[in-house]
Amino acid sequence: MEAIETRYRTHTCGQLRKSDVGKEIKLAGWVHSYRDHGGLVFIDIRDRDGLTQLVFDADLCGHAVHEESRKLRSEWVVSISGTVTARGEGFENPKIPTGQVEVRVKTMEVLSISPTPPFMIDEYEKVSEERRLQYRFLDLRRPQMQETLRTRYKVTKTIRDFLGDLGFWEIETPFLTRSTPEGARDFIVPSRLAPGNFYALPQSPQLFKQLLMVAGCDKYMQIVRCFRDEDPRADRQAEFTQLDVEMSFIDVENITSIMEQLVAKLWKEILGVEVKLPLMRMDYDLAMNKYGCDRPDLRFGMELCDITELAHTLDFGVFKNAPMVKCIVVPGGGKFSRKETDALAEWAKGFGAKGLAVTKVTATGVDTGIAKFLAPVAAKLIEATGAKEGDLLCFAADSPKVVHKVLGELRLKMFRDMKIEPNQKYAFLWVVNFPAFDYDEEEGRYAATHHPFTAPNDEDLAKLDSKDRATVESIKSKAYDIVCNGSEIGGGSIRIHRIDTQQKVFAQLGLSEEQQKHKFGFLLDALAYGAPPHGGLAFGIDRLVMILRGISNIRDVIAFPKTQSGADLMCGAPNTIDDKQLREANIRVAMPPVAEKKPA
RNA sequence: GGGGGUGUAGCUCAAUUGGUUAGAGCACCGGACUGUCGAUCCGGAGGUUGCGGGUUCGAUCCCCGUCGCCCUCGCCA
Repeated sequence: MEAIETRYRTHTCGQLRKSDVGKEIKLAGWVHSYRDHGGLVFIDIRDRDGLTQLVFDADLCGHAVHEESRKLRSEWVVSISGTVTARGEGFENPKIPTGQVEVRVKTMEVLSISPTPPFMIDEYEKVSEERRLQYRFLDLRRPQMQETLRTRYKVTKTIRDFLGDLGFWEIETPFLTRSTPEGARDFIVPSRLAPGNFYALPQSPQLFKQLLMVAGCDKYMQIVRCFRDEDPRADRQAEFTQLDVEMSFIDVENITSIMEQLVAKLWKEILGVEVKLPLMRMDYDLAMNKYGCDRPDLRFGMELCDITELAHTLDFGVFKNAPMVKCIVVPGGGKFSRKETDALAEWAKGFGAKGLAVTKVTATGVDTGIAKFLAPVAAKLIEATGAKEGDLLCFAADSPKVVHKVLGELRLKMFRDMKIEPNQKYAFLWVVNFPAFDYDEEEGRYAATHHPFTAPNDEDLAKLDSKDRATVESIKSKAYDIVCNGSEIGGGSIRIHRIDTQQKVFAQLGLSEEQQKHKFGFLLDALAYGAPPHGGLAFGIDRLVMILRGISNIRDVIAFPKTQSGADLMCGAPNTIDDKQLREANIRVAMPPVAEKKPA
């Protein structure tokens, strides 16, 4: 970073090199550390660019400044003037880029003082996250956090440059918008001017970007905050940032091609890594069958093996009565103790399984666990799965949904627990041809797999009128997700641009004409007035930055994140508001009833 | 809403089966020191063991409740 010259500084604290020796300069920054040798005082001064060692010697700066330098403490803010000097031989510090020089101070101005900080701004010090979040303004001074903020800016800058060059316009869409009860829970905002009415914060600008296509904007992008009132997770936050993109007159291959070029550019610019294009396209059905998951991690094998037919030949109730039986081979899993495999079964129950059947592969067949039931097909089983001596076979027998969930999760757990060596650092792919509809057993109706505006595949359009469950569930859609290392980093679809198709999809979702008009009337109006074929996608910027920085916690890539209970520990949000504000918003608070205490 | 983990000095952690005055490193305060750079040396101060209750002669430790934080299931078109 080049400093912009001001009354406080001519250079930054990471800038000076041997070529600057002899210059009279000014630096400003925070006192990072001090080493007081009595007659000679060393101060490391820090700004976001780096560290520079200052030397206070009474012979050069006079007694007053020398005495003042001995009073400096951590995180005070100072501006100094002095001379850049080469460090003597053996006194260089190879750990920092400015380590070949130091600044012999002549004058100093203390700009701010600080109490002893609750933790040191130091890469060595481990601090609890609670404390970091409480003092986020100090935490963000730490080099790792500054590096993440810098990466995050580089990501958005690269995106804007890339898409801008291709003719995309960045267009803002409203935050105060209409609640659409589909999907996640909305954050709501009371309307003062319309008592009893509410805005909702957008879960994404989905409908607005489609309207922009109808409006003839052709190519739209926006880096935009989205809001979903659901429980946070390690990779989920109530407010998060998306790159939102939409284009007119395109089909699936056009948008995925442009977007994977963008991804390759990001990896090149930020990591210097070449991503080989085009990325693999994998059908949703294949992903589910082989990996039990619609965002497979392709950095390792351990694929799911379908043994339903083989299993049904056995006289083993658990297998015989299950609609689907699959297994995975855990390499080297034969060393697991009974206790460990029992623990795995217990863990599997957390995903809806009744348990987890296992057996160990030996030189002659299978042993332990459910080996005695498998005996008649042991040879065929080992051949089908490719298992070797010393491996562990894990079986799930249940509905396809449960089988895939359990084995998909088990696959990931074994990758982590067994520390399996990944076959590549970044495994990208597109997952395509998602089913259009998902039957919700509880609600007794279909839900859109992606969202209700996703275009069905051309060859499936005729099936939209069907009432036959198998037919409807066989409809595939022009939706696509981009996945990296098992994390969904983006997703989108070609949208429906014909009003008749949109109405048919709404009808399959169980929306009456009246409900359609009430909830999405403005979209149907827009589609009636000449909508171009269009489609787009959204990237999760937070998750992108997580992968690019190798960070596993979303809070570490957000400047001011919230805790798992939705609190901002620094500013104290959310908080109560006073009666006047409530009255103006026409809100009366009704606290939830207190749960009855259990008798002691 | 459910399951699991966790909370002790400013920070990170320890404390035997429930038993003396709850310790250590770093940070902090005072002093010494002209080549340190995670400085060193000498000395010092620092505790509502998250909070409330219970059992006990005695609780950081056991029990009940409660709060914060983390992971997770549900949820996240």
